[in-house]
Amino acid sequence: MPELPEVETTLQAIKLFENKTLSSVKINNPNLRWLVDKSINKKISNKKIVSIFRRAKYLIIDLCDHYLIIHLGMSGTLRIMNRSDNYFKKHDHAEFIFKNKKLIYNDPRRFGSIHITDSYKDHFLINKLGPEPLSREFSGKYLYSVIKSSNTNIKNFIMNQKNVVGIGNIYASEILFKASIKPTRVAKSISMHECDLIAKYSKNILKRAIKVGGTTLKDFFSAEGAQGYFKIQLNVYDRADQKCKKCKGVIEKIIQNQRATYFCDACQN
DNA sequence: CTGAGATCCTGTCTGC
DNA sequence: TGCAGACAGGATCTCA
Repeated sequence: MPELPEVETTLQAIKLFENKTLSSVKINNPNLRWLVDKSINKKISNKKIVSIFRRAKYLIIDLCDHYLIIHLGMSGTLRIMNRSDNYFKKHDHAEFIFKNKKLIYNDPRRFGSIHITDSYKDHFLINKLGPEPLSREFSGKYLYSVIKSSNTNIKNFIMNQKNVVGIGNIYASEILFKASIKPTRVAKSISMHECDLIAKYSKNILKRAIKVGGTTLKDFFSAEGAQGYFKIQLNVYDRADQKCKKCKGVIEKIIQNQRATYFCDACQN
């Protein structure tokens, strides 16, 4: 489901569990993308949460001597409930229970995962990730240095989490539209100036999306279930055959690496 | 090593 | 309305 802004929005909502003690963990269905460690409850129940943060699209919960890593996959959500609430939704696979509240992991497609580890930085999901798009490290200069040796198309390149994290299928199309770069271009043909544009608009678009509550998604809701979240204005994604907002062109939809790509053939070069 | 395609899974929407 | 088929926000894996 979520790209970086949606994960960031979820993070902000669940930060209220910082400095709280996790009473217990209940796994209703361990068959996620990876099997959930059977000893998870033993390892982290009655532990105090030191901090909660985000790396790429992963939420990381620091429990002092263990880290909980949560990925929402394509369809995962977290929601906060009162501990006494006893209604369930289909696909509520895990429950993190606190004194007064509980945090529920729901994921229909089960492409997400929950891991427990001693050292998150060494974890196989984390240790090969590229730079954060909103960090100083992610610049046109950095991009240009890694892009030169890549023969894949530029859209696939910026979605590859080894090159830069957090950019998913929606924002990849949006970023390339803003940068006026055709998504089918071979990565190594991208110029230094174009790398600057990609870096600039990645930051710009992701920041704006975070500001409005991080939702491009039809079924995305904040962990508090709060209303009033605005949809970010999409320029190309899901706008096939509609008018380009920049020029008089028409938005096209193509399939790249089995994913839908949207772009304007007239103003993206 | 790289890059392309298949794959995991359920829900929703479209067209016949 | 029923049902088959396409498609969906991710990312790993398998194979050439």
